[in-house]
Formats: sequence, structure tokens, C-alpha cells
Amino acid sequence: MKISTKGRYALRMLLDLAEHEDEGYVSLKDVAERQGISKNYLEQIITLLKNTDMLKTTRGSQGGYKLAKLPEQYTVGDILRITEGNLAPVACLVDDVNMCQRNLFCMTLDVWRGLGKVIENYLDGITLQDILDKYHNRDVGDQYYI
Amino acid sequence: MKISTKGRYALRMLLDLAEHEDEGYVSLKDVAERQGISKNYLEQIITLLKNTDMLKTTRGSQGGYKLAKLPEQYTVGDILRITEGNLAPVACLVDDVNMCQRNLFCMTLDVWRGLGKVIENYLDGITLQDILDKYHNRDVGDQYYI
DNA sequence: TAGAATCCTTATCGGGATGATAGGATAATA
DNA sequence: TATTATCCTATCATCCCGATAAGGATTCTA
Repeated sequence: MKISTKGRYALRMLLDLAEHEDEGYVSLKDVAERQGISKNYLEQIITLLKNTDMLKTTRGSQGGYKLAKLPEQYTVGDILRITEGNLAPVACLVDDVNMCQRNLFCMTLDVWRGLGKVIENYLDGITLQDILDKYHNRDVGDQYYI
Repeated sequence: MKISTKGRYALRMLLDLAEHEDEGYVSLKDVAERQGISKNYLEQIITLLKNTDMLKTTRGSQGGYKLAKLPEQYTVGDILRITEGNLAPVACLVDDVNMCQRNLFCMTLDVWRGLGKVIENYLDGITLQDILDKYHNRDVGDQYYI
């Protein structure tokens, strides 16, 4: 029951881009150095995000990545759904293909459904901007909305 | 971000024992057949639970397992913590050994802390009895408390 | 126009966890 | 003492995770 490094690194990467928004396009090399993560590995992860509308990129010298939208328009849920594939805590919640035969009389299915909802509600309620604000001690309290 | 089969099977196993509470000691063979899970595999899983105070067992003919406490005294959180090791969504929440160096200035740590809380609150709020009640359509509504 | 910087793509790999199978030792009952 | 269980340990195939590596494509700048 763990968020993979893919998801954790993706979040840190986008936060890094958000913090350096004013610098225009930011190279992965810079992000990798600041975050202490292998650049090659970050490339694989950012490829997942690039295939959505989350990022703008330019190649070549002075190229790099930047957020396509405002930090408050990215929820942690959005980001993790892309890197993790989905946020379901058990496979049978993902789709009909993964739904097991027992679903009609499964005692535990509703437990997992509820768990999935709780997780999604929480992660969809936090944006990059929320994280930045809290980190810089602006107007947000001690906890994210739980 | 998945609950392993260990955890899912453990929950089903305990629910099965709860449903057959009146029959005294229940053999794993019976549970395995009813649940459609390999008996050998269930043995490994129940070993984890047996090392706590959750179960009574007797060996030999007519032997088997039974719950040591009332169904309402087992939370899903308790059960999963044993089979999964812990419920933390990231390793750095588990203990100091796993805490990473970045913890003092990590932007994302609080996001994971909050996620961990949300998950634990939910899972600790559901007992075996709650699941049985809901399954048999007694007095519980459509949802577990979220 | 050369070359430096950067994104882009694919191949590969070690290691560990997962999910399971198998079989024998031990204990209780009839 | 035969049977029925739990108990215990070894083994295994598979998959995914996390990472490394290398080279190609593209764009900017001097």
C-alpha cells in the first residue's frame, strides 16, 4: 500500500517547476540537481505527464519544461492518477476487466470502495498551490483538509 | 498503491470465522473451500494473525481456528496493519529508520502525512461486525462512515 | 554553420516483493 | 494407532520497481 517513487518524484518535479515558474522553461537537469534525483529517471516520469495537457516543453538549447496551467489547477489526485495508473486500493475497483467474480456477494467490496473514495477525496482536494502556500507559511493551517 | 492479497485474504478469512463463530473451531480447509483460496497460502497468512491475540487455535482432529474476541473488537485497520506491516502510503512515515534526509524541508511530507491519517481513520472506523451487519442488511446505511 | 544544450526514445538489468506450491513435523482426537 | 488438523520451512515463477545507459532528434547561440 505504497505510493511509488514515480508518483512521489512527479509531484516534487511539478512543485519544482511551479516554484521556478518565473524563470520560463526549466531544464530537467536543474530539477534533477535540485531534487537530488537521477535526470534519466525523471525523464521517464515526465514523459507520462507530457502526454497530458499538464506541461509545455521546448527542445534544444535553453529548452525545458514549464507548467501549462496555474499551480492551483493541478490536484495531487490528477498527478498521481497519471503516474500510478489509478488510485484504487484494490484491482477490482479499477474497471470491469479487473472486477472479480465474487463482486455480487463480496463482503469486503464496499470496504474497499469506501477506502477508494476517502483517498480520492483527500488527494483531489489538494492542489500544487496549496502545497506551496503551506510550505511558505501563508494563510493555510497545520493540516490539509481532512 | 494496492492492498496486497495477504490483507484482502486475511479480512475475508476473519469474516468467515466470524460468520461461523457458533460452530466452534473452524478448520482452514473449510475456510479455504468456502473462500476459494489455496489452503496452504491461507496458512501462511493466518500465521501472521496467530502471533497476535486475535485467534484461538487447537491442533489435531476437530481442531481449527476461532476468533479470540468479538467481531466488533477487530477493526479493518488492525488486521491490515498486521498483514501489510503498516498502513503508511510512503516509507518515510513508517519510522525514523525510513525517514529520509529531506524531511526537514520536504514540501510533500505533509501531504503524505495527511493521506496516512485519512486512510487510518477510515480503516480504524470499521469493525468486522460493521461489515457483517451491512452485508446482512441490518441497520447500517449504504456507506461506511467516511 | 558548428557545436552545445536539451528533449526524446528505447533497451536493459538487478533486486525484491508477491503469490503461490509442496511436503514433512507435530499434536489432538476418536 | 489411524486420522485429521495445525505448524513450519523451503522453494519457485513472475512481475514490477527503481534505475542506468546510450544514442537520436531538435533547437538555440556564437
